[in-house]
Amino acid sequence: MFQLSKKVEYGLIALRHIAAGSRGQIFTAKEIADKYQIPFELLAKVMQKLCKKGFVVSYQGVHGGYILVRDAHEVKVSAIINAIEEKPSVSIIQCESEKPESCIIHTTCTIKDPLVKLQSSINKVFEELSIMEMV
Amino acid sequence: MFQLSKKVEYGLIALRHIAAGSRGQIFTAKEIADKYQIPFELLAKVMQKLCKKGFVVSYQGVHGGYILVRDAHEVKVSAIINAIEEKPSVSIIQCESEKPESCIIHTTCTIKDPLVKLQSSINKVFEELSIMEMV
DNA sequence: ATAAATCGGACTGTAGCGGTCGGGTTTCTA
DNA sequence: TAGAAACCCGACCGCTACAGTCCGATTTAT
Ligand code: SF4
Ligand code: SF4
Repeated sequence: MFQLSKKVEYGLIALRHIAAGSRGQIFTAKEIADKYQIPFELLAKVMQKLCKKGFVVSYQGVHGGYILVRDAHEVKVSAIINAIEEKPSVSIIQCESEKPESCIIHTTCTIKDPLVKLQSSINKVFEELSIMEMV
Repeated sequence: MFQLSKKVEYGLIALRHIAAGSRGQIFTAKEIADKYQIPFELLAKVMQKLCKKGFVVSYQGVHGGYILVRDAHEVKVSAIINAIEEKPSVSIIQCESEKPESCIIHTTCTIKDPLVKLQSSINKVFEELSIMEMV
């Protein structure tokens, strides 16, 4: 529990790699997968999602690949996580990430309030780290 | 991902409940389970673990139950989590919570160092909240 | 025409988690 | 002394989420 999913880690690695290149440089999923020994198919999926969420732009065809869209300084880890996992996944408690009623004891729960505060502290941590600070 | 396990939540609720009572007061797993609509069997397991880890003392027999051992101010959420989940589970990355080799790409990983720093920030958050602050 | 790349859905195997069950031990009390 | 009430402990089960794979389609440079 509490571990980043592999998808997220692969996404971070890939974005960091792209951010480390020269501005506007294009990278293919294959070369990144090879370099870091990441399963190619899986990384491809992640890149597609990052593309749909607007972190990278994709080019199809022979010399296709991905380039970074935004300034790497502005790309925060929290945004990447939430892009790859669909639900607001940096959430410590399910009554926040899903509907409150999803937890059978949400009416009698006494720990929700303190945990929500704790949550916001954690959010800050993830929002402070940008992809650029990882190169 | 990132969600506290139910066991941990139930443990927190139970400890908070005990801490809210008068000093040295004894509580049974059953009454706590009833009060918060927690599955009894599961809570029992959690309490047993908290007992073995020295957070509470158990008394068997008809009027048995659990009482708090330490001063509630000193019982931190991080300690509770690590007691209930055996592995150091407040860990964002598996190469820290388990052996480094457990991650197939640990030799080529470029995000480990920044994530470790992020990790220590998160640890602080969990170490700052004590059970007493939740009553 | 071919090859190299993205796209996208379907599929699978596994491990972890939430929850349950059954049987045991201890201790109070009627 | 019997029974009830509590803790103790291991085994078990069903489900879901996750990691990873596969296949086929589309785009585009050469
Ligand atoms: S137990 Fe409390 S905090 Fe956890 S999900 Fe349910 S309501 Fe939210
Ligand atoms: S990907 Fe990197 S950070 Fe994540 S577990 Fe493997 S080595 Fe650690």
